Amino acid sequence: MESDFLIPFLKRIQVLISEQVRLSHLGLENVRTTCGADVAYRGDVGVAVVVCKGDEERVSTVKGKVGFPYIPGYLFMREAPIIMKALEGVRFDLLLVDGHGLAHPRRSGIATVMGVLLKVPTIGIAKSRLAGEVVKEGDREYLLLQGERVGVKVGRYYYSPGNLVDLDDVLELSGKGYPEVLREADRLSKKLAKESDE
DNA sequence: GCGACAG
DNA sequence: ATCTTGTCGC
Repeated sequence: MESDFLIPFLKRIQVLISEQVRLSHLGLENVRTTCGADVAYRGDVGVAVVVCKGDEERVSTVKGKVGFPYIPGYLFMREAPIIMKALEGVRFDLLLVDGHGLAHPRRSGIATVMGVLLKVPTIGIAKSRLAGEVVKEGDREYLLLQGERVGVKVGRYYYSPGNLVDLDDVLELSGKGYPEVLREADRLSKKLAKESDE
């Protein structure tokens, strides 16, 4: 499909990024504004939507041709560019991304990549598993990767730290149900993608 | 080689 | 993710 040198190259970028992650405690009580980002498609045209709630409420949208295919493990190459464009000028304390954070083969999911590149707190929330094993511990299910807890599964969703947050922040967020900002970003992006050619 | 595989 | 109607079930 792709060249034989692109994937190895991207792998190195991911390893480098994962080494820059800081798992510090954010404390959701200090979060004034939370944003959720998602992307919907119409062929090769993507529509990125960022929905923010809290002190600063706003919606940002960017539509454009996406020049990279979806390759498991490399989602950031397809969606991070257009999402980051939609984030320009947007202020927030926490960014929620549709996809994984540390729960990735190289601890470098899209939430982690964006968190490190933008130097902002991020948490990844995915609808299915990519890496790690689900292990029950008491009343909850954790995602274990290389013997380390890299996330938690609540209902059909997987939550994992992206950057500048810790597992406690993720556990607290996961206990509040699927984030409204993500639900709205998902709904609006799909709506705009569908209308983009009708 | 075989199975797995975010959106 | 997207292509797609109705239908089974809580």
